[in-house]
Amino acid sequence: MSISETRHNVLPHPALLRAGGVAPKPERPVLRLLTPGETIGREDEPASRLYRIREGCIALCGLLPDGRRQITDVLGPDRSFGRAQAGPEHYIAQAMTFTEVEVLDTSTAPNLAADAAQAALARLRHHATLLGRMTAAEKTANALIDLARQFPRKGRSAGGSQSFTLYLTRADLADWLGLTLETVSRTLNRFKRSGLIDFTQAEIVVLTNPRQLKIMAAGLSNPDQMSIKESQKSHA
Amino acid sequence: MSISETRHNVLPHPALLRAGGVAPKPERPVLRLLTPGETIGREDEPASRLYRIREGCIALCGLLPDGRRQITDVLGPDRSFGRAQAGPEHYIAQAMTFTEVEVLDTSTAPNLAADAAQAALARLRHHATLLGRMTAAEKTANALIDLARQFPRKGRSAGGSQSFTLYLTRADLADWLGLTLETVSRTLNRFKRSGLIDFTQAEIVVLTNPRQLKIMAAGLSNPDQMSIKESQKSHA
DNA sequence: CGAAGTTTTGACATCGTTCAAACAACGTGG
DNA sequence: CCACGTTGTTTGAACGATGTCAAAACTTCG
Repeated sequence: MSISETRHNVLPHPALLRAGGVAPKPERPVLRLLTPGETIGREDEPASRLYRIREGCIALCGLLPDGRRQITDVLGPDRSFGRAQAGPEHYIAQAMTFTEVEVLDTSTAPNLAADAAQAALARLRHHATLLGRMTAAEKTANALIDLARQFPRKGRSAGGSQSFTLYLTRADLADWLGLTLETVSRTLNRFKRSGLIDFTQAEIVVLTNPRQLKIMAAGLSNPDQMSIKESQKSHA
Repeated sequence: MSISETRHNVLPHPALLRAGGVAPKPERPVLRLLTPGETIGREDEPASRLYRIREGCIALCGLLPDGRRQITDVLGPDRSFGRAQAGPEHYIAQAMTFTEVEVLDTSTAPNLAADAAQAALARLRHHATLLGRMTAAEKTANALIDLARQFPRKGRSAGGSQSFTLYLTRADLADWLGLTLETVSRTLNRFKRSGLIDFTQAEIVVLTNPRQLKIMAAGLSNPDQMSIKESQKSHA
């Protein structure tokens, strides 16, 4: 439940892999490179500021005074976010891997700001429904589908299966889904045993049965096959 | 968990209490009167539409295909909301009592729309943290404080106590807080026994100790005094 | 009074948490 | 190359906060 550090066995920063370690500037957008765990968009920055992710992964976190953390959204490439106006909690945006963001301003991109706000609202509403009314399995299925769409790996979608890069640790997933990291681990392995997903390395997950996963994510699955308890078969 | 009807022992519509049952039109805003349970802002309305509550109470609800309901926000007078852009769920705005809303348009009130979106985002982020990371007691304390601020009753704030009109049923509160109606009832009565709140009629609640309630809402209380289990005193 | 809706309360079940330990992957320094 | 520390993951056992089921007590209204 407490603040977890980001994965340490990190990948090299993609931007550094480019020519000479210098990021290219196509037009002349203001860019900013974040290392895993680094935060951005704090209260001391201008309220009109807006960020767009070019590469990497950002989590928006709410922090309770006693250390409990709630990740309210996970953003991948092309998603935008603004400076959070403070509520009761402390809010931060944290990089989950080496991340490159474009720094914009509401005044220079008014439409983008409005669209970003609308999109954020729609996602947040869905996430609230997930947090308040879904089981661990349903939550996990939703997370997998969302992440697969945001962080797809090319060339790996044969036979209806998709694969994606998982930048989040089990603890991060737990803080996103309102679960504990143990429950996330158990649910994920349960899915694996059921043939819904597959993973060997920590960073790469394959959705082997996205169809069933989507049914589960929508809350349409048989509750029996979803509980955490290992199915101690009741022999009919 | 399923869709509940709104309270039936309803109050007379405030607007109808005014001269001759005709609502006055100070400037000439477009008004709309809603009866309890009535919905507004569905997908068939223009996306640019915006509503502002003048009197009453509106709940924004997300519905899962199997009937599970998540109320994502509860709005009182002066709060605004727009048409929800559809996500995976079905979204509706539902009146919790006789409610009067002002019908606006994004184009005629651009600032209001942006402000409403920002406010909605901030509240929703906080609510996500509540749903994902708070106990039943913490959730309930937050709800009471929020409702007391939005639906205050005049003349009743002696000795640091406030009172408010509760338009929501236990089932509504449960769907807002991600709990069951039984848990809400137990928690509320526990607060009552602890001297934190008081209520006799269903519609009127008094915060007799808002200070302690706020501490609890922030998650700073001793977990011991918060569990649902009736405190079967461990005699020191 | 009877009907309908709502709230309260009790007994019990269970999903998810908590606590604990082992395992795995990776980087570092000797 | 290997022991070791660190971080993350998996798994088991037991517990407990909350859910589920059921019934009684209220409240309001016709």
